[in-house]
Amino acid sequence: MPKVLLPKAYNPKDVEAKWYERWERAGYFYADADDKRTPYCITIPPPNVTGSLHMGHALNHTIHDIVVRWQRMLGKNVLCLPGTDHAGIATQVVVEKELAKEGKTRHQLGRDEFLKRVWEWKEQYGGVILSQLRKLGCSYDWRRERFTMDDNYAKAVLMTFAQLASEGLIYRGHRVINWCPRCLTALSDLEVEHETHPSKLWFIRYPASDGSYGIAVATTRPETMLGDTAVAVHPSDERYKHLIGSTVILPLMWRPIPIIADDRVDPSFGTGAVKVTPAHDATDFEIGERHGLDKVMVIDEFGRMTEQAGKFAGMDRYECRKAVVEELDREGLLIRTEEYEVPLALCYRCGTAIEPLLSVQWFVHMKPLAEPAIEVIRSGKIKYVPERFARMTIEWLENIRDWCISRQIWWGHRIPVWYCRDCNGDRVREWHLPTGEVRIRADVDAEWFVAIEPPGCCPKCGSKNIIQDSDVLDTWFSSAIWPHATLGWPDRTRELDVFYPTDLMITARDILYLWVARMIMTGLKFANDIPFRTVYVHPTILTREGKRMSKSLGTGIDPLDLIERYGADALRFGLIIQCELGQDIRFSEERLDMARDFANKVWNATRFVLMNISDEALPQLPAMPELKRLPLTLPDRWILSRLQRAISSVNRHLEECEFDRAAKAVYDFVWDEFCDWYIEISKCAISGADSERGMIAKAILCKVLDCALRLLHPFMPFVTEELWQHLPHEGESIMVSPFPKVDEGLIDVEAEVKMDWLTELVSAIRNIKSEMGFPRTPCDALLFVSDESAKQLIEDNLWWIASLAQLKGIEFHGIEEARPKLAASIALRGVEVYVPLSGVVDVNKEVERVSKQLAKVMSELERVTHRLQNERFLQNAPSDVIEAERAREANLREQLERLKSRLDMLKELQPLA
RNA sequence: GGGCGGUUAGCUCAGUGGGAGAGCGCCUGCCUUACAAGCAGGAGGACAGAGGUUCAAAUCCUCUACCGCCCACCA
Repeated sequence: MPKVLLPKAYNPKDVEAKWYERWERAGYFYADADDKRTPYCITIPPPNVTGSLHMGHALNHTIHDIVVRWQRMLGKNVLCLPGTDHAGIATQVVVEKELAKEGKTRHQLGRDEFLKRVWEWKEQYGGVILSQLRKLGCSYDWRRERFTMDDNYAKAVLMTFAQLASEGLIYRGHRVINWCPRCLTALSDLEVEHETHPSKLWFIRYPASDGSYGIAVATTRPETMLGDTAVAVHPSDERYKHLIGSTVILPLMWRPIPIIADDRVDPSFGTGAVKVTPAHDATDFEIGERHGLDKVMVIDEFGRMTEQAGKFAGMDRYECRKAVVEELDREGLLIRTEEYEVPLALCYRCGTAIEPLLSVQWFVHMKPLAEPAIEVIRSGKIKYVPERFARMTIEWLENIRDWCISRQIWWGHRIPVWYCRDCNGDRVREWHLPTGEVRIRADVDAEWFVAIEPPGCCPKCGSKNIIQDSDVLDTWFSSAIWPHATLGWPDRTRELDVFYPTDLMITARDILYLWVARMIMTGLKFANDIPFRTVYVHPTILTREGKRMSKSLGTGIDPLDLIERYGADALRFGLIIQCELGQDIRFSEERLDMARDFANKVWNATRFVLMNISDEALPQLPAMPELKRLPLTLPDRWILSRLQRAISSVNRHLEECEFDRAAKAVYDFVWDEFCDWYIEISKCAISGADSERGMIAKAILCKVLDCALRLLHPFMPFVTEELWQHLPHEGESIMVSPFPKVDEGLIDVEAEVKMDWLTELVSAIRNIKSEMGFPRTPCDALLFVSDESAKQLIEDNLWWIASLAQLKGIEFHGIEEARPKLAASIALRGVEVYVPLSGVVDVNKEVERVSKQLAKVMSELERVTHRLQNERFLQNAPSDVIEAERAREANLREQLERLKSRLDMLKELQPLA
């Protein structure tokens, strides 16, 4: 092998782009539906086409790629299918802003022209995030990239709508929905965010029609009173019972409205009487339905007061609020105001206050879809990790409400519904907005028909005078079919046969209902099976202060910046090591330092190995299972055994989605065991006289490192590939090499126990030397051993112990022999070490050190003794625990005796010092 | 209002019935030919508070406080 000199420090920039390109070119990311190996499939949560990578994505896709690389190395036929979401409102807003720079509005362009612009924008700028995922190292099948507006996908969306409609699961409803006055569209309940906002509670008197006091109501939205059509009280409220059925006069509008009784009213809130505005409040709407009340719209789609608002017509809703309150005050009908925190509903896209508005919208009847979904979650057919999210989802599904799926925007899947104008007369009208936009307004009882391709005429009367609904579908309606639609549904494809149901859904918590639950419902309905077997809900990344990361608040961190500074491997590893099950992450950049240091550690461990094997012909390396037939030393047996433990631990944790633990297991093995001990010991073997021992050490260094790199590869793909390529290896890339499997035959408990004892011995000697201020040079030591086997073990391993503990000239003595006086000492189970003090070192210091140990041992002994004197402990504790306590007591007692006599001895010397 | 998390070393977090741990930071000594992004050694914690269960509690139960999240039609 040619001598290869790696640079002293790892530089991610030298390798990341290079390897990513080679992997992709080699086709390692691609899955083949005809591949006969066990399939493994994940469809990624499609990011918004307008999106760019944030920390949440970085974590989400680090997890994706770890799982995918791991599964691929396990020998499965792995498909990870990427793509983007057309993100209706978000994308439309982005393109409108672009237009605004040219001084244009989308209305000036018109619908078709605008949509052309959106597509142009998408082709040019969309999906930046996918290239950012490549920088992270994501090994996805880019040939299969999908977009929720692709032709095939769009067809699947419309088919879904058509089928639901044909089964009567889609209907048009006239009810109060969430309306965003800025986006000018309806929103579903899940697209609304709730906040509280300091405001007031206004108490208003509605005088009785007979001139008496009437009734007082409390409201947070006085402007809506203009549309009141009743006042409601609780039927059993004694205060108001006599008023039920009477009439009050609605102030400012001066029209009579009834006082009605309804259970919905909470007698303890405000005055116990509530004004009812059926057109502008969902609860009031229901009350109105029950009591046959008129629904008076006083606020329009723009948030302005309508003609129905009388003299307030044309005012903005907030302006009107002020005016109404002033007027009430002048009329003497404003009783008082209280400071009050009002719950506020906001548009999740633009933050504008939602206006509950009465309108005709499209809804999906959810109950029939939810029931099978509840069943598969409850039965465990779909598993949630952590499990508590299953309970939460079931609860949400059990209380599910119908889904408003129509949106009054342009960018999206246009609802495949047509109206015949001849059949409908003026039940179908054009609504001309001041912007110039024309929308179709069809009454709730208008006749409609579904047509996926533009129909030539009305199927009923044959008229060509037909018109398509102007609304588009909720973006989440199209993403709800993502797993099966991306695999080819509604066509019966090979992909669907092989890869559906998919294996894992890796997602953030905030789209559990918005997206995940809906995929389960549509998957069961249309693909006849669950969409995925397991839902893994990963943590949310918070700032160090525990606040949400947000671009607008300036608390976000750019993952690309972190890749630039630390490298992709370090970002991945630093994130994953913080990724505990069910526990949010307060992001700490120190973990990236840790990860970067680790990458460098692995780099240098490999440099060490390469330096030692490059200048000579290493004999043919035996395969891992054959290694144990060689004359192995104790450290050889130990590191092979510890490697098996690490392999087992990594695999087990990955299976359980305990990614942090899996990463930690590799980290600890590589750093604490392989580097800190085995490499150091191997130096002794290599430079020693025994050439066979050195040769075996080199072989083991190679084998163990190779395994460690493969174990680490899913976490740190780039650096492991680069290093693996420099080592002797089989195959063309580490990413298609087999993931390490445990070889039970290499687990060696005896070697582990012995090495534990010896490393403890070495550490104890180092402690003495460091604490006592010995020079770093090797010194003499006297070892008093309790038995022959202990002595033998130390002697057999002296070849490395001496070096690691910096000792020369070791004398063995029996445990009964006299100890030297002027020496520093330490006692372990079965051995006492004495390091003679030269004149330079301070005896007082040793007294101090021994006293400290003594104190520690004494307090511990006290606890143990106390426990062993406790009758009830002896009666109730399991015997192995008692046994262990007894052994511990004996050990501590022995140590105590030695430390005491040691201290006495030193104190005699003290005057000399 | 309902539900779910969390509170352990200066910081970020492991540890879920029997001897308090990691990384970073801090202190001491080392440029030991893999690595100063390193090596060796060390200091540092009444495990949020109160009660209970148990021979034994950071760990199980109850309550309280504080922080965070989700759901909900108290105007």
